[in-house]
Amino acid sequence: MAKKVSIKDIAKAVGVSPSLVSMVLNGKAAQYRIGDEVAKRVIKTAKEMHYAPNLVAKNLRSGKTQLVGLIVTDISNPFYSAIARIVEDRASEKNYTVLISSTDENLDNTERLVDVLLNKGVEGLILVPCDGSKNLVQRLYDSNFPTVLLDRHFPDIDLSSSCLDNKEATRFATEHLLEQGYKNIALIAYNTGMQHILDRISGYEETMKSAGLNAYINVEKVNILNPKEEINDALGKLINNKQADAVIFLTNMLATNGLYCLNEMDVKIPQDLAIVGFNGNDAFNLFYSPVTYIKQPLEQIAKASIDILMERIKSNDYKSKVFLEPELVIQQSSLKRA
Amino acid sequence: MAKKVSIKDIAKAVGVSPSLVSMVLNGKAAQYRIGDEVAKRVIKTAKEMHYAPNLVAKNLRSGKTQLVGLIVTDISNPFYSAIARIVEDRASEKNYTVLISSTDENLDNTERLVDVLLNKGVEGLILVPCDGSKNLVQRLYDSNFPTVLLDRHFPDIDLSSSCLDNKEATRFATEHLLEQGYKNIALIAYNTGMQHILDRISGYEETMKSAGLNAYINVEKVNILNPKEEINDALGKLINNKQADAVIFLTNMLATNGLYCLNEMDVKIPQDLAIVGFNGNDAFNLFYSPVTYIKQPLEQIAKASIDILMERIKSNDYKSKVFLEPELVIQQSSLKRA
DNA sequence: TTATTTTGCTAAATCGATTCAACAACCTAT
DNA sequence: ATAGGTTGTTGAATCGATTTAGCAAAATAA
Repeated sequence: MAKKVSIKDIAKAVGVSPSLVSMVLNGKAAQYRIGDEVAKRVIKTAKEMHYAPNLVAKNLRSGKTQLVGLIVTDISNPFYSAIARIVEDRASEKNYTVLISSTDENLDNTERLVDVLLNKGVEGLILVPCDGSKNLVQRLYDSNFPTVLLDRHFPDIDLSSSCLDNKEATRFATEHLLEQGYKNIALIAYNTGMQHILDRISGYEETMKSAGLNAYINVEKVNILNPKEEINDALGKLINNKQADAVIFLTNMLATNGLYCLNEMDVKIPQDLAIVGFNGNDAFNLFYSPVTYIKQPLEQIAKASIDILMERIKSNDYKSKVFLEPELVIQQSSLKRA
Repeated sequence: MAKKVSIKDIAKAVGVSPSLVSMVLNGKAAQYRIGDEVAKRVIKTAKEMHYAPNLVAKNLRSGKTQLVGLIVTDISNPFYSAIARIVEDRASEKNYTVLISSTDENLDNTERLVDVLLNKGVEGLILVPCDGSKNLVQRLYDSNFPTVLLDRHFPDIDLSSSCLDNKEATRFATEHLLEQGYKNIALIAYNTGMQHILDRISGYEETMKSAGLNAYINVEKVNILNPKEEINDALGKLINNKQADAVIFLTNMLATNGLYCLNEMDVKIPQDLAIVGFNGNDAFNLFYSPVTYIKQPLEQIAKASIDILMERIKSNDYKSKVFLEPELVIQQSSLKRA
């Protein structure tokens, strides 16, 4: 923690040239035919002087920064922070450092952050694209910059991605509710064009249709920026008109806020309404009627994203779109009514 | 996003020397008496060629990295990810980038991560010190490296820190429970020597003593690494022996796990037992008997940590230990029994 | 012995940007 | 006309590490 020791200092101390020191310390003594005697002295001295290479200089020389960017919508969202943890662990195993940024679902922020990170010299990017970012993603694709989309993807852009199989997710949930005898199953979704939400909606719709049931009227879409009030309205409508006997919430945030609303309305779960949430949390489990939810394979999604990125950084033409399988964790909130 | 344009490329394009380009692009045209004409052409060309400076080179030259480290116990813990978000936002306003790492409460990891981050050239460190890290912190202090402790501090090391006023926190909670008529108030704590836990314990003990009540026998300490089972045992003991009519959990994790246990034991809150938790979350609010909790001023704590660090990086002798005020959010779980 | 190869090491160039010293060219004063 | 000052620009050094070309000295071959 004192002033930094450089390769020159070691060279001076040992009485050799800086080049030789560099060669030895990079384990290339044999390759450059350095005498065993000298090599040993260099290593010993380096240790004694607590030498640590200046990574900035190393990076400048090599043109590599050992940096990757992770752009999520909000790192304080437990879903993304859990992913960040895994990505970070895995990246650091490979000697990479992760720069994390949050976009707040805002396109301008996203564009800015991509620029900032590229400027910082990241060698690759893991990106949760926000609504309206298709152009940006297309540009990223065109530029051939190593990029992996996380959690969300664009079906007609052939960029690597690591996402949940979203159709499957709501298919599982819908089938389960149908099995439990529910027929008027509603959906609380975001009012967005983002593919992952659209997929979740179609997983539901397709399942309803194959069961010969009408799905369409029951999809309630909520503004992504001011959801609380609108969730309340949507649920009120579904309850009061007795339109629905079950509701699937398409995100964790929608479900959690939904629970607050349902409590306030004094709706009994599952007697008055069965519910299925998205992404488990303690609140779901500790709710008086523990909430059935669609569980994302968090670890797999995170690992795939960073592994794909690492592979892509190594070989220019590597590409992989993966869709991981959800799991339905069945608890009381969606069970058959007594 | 194409191959990088360097200052040399611009120099060549304009027909001047790289030095001149550098001077102009750093806004030092006047200082170095560069001709207006040329300066304008340089700026125009730089824009046209989409010049972006190579930050690695800049950093090497300046010796500054514009990097700070944030070492927490676990970035996937919502408390720390919320803090990370705020620190990150604030740092990036000042053109700093935050490198985040997780120690898992492990000393070896902490030592390693400090080394890694120093190696990467961070200009300062925000650190959540784990149990047993006093030596490390002392070394950091002695080295005079810009460091701010977060969430936890050492009373006899005069290093900057940003923490909750932990004594006050449990004082509030204990006083509240006493007011509500509870007398046998127990504590579920970690079995640790860390100051923040000790402070929380003494806030409780002091309050109990001034009320003329015996506190000591009711502090149950749980192993930090395997808490679930031990929480269960501790609560079982307190309930079965009718030792306690109220429990304060000293961390969010203890409280959340406590709720699971109490549910399993079919203990009614607050009829059988009043409870107070630490750090709110949705589970507390959605619990059938919404949980009273000690709320930390997250934003203030986070802001103080990064602000202090920035100030310290600027001026070598700056130092500040702050203790932020907690707030007690009173809900049903701690109210007087009917 | 002379020629050739091997061994062990160093000097110099490089990565991209910054900054200081230096130097023309021109202008002004005496 | 000579000295001194201004203006506008460039070359070289530097940050710390890596790598290539090259050069002595020693070892081997002819």
